[in-house]
Amino acid sequence: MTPTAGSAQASPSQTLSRGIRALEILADAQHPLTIAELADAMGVHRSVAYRILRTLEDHSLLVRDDGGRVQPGPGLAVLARGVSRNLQTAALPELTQLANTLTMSAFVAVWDHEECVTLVTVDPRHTGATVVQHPGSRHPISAGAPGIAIQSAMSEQEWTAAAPGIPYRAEAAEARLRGYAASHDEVISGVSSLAVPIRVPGGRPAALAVVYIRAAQDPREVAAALAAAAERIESQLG
Amino acid sequence: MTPTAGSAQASPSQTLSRGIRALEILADAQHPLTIAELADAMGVHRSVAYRILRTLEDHSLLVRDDGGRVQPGPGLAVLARGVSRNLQTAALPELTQLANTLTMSAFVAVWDHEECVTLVTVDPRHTGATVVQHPGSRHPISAGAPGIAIQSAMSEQEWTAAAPGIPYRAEAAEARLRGYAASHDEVISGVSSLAVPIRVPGGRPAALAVVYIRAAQDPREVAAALAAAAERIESQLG
DNA sequence: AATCATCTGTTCGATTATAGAACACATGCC
DNA sequence: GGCATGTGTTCTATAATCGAACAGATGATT
Repeated sequence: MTPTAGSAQASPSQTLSRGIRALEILADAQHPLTIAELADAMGVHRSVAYRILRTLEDHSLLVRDDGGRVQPGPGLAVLARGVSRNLQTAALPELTQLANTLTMSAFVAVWDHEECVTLVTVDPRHTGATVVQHPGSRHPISAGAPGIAIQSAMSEQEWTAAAPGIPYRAEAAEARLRGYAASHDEVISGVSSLAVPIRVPGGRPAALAVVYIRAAQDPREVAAALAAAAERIESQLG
Repeated sequence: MTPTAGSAQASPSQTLSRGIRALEILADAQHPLTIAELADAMGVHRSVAYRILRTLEDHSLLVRDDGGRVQPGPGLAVLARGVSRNLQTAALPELTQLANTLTMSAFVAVWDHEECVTLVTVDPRHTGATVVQHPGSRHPISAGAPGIAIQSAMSEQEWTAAAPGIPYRAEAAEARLRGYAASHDEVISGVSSLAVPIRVPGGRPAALAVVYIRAAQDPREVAAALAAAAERIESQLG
């Protein structure tokens, strides 16, 4: 019997892994699920899902609506607050400064397996129809300027050693020489992005980036502002 | 401390409960922890903590820095994104409107056991020294206008039935008649708050609130704006 | 109105995942 | 060199977990 179908990684702790999968399924679901639906999505017996569910409910990681359906709970917000709390305090002022002076949405995203996870975001003040990138949103590491910037912090050898199976983008070498990465229409159609690598607590490669519809400034100037902000954030993080 | 100490609720699933406790400890810790420290805080053997830790690491719920120390990971941000994603889209515009017209920080907080958990926040545009209330932050349900507003949505009987052991504040009855709750210096010294009850997805009682240092407007006008915004948010949520 | 269908919640014995000790290895300090 | 600290691995008895079977609740169907 295969504990986890699909990816062949056997987690050391089965029960815990199942509980986390339940949370992942709930987070991906756009609407509350019945216990039976959740159990089916997890591929386990209903009673197993039920016991796991109760435990998660005890910790407020999920809540149940009137119909008994299940959805993510406020405890997750509490746990997520611990993610780079230092980063928030250090990066928020700089992100606000960037967003307002450039009139672009600014954010920090970190590398996570095959994806890029946004952690902190700031939208510009005069928010007409600006691009919003909420914390917790993801996109493939292979797409977009942040991913290229993260790759550009390593050589091709380091990358293939750290991320076997994920191809090293040619733009990364270019970005390394130039100092910043750029992308157009990669993650969201019609949206462009500029990014520079940044080191954040935890040691995971990350990127500081802005997104925009139409560029009003010279990309080199924008990149210079990004690089300066990244340096200030890093120095404040120690 | 043993899991059964303090609150006498034995979680149905031990391993999962321990894993969550590990995350809670990490979220509360202000700095990365060694595995030994984490095991000590959890009250379990190091090898147990190690196995749990590895599983959490597989799901990116925690990451380890160069020294092997442990801290919350980006996966938590991904999971937390699922918490009231609908609420975000419905409430953010209204919160922004409130924050900018009133020049106060606006937020939505939900009732969770003995606490009030902030989920969505918006700071006013002209952010001089405004009060920031980040998502995921908590305060006791017994303190502050949001807690009073949540209590004011129920009668005293309903409250004592739903929250045995937590006293029903006299201000709640008053707030119920008046339509809004107010507090001064309760959660943060020097900070006042106004709040109205609001119903959010998941069925948990919640509050829509603003915080401020000095009031420039009549509290009744502010409360009216809050009530109108709450109604619009609720109607958009369906 | 009665029946059926669907889902939640509980109980219990067999099984198996887990607990925790003991050990091997790496690193920094005296 | 030796000691201290901490990480990572292996192994077996134990106890937590699995999953079936059952009971109760709720709502749809004929």
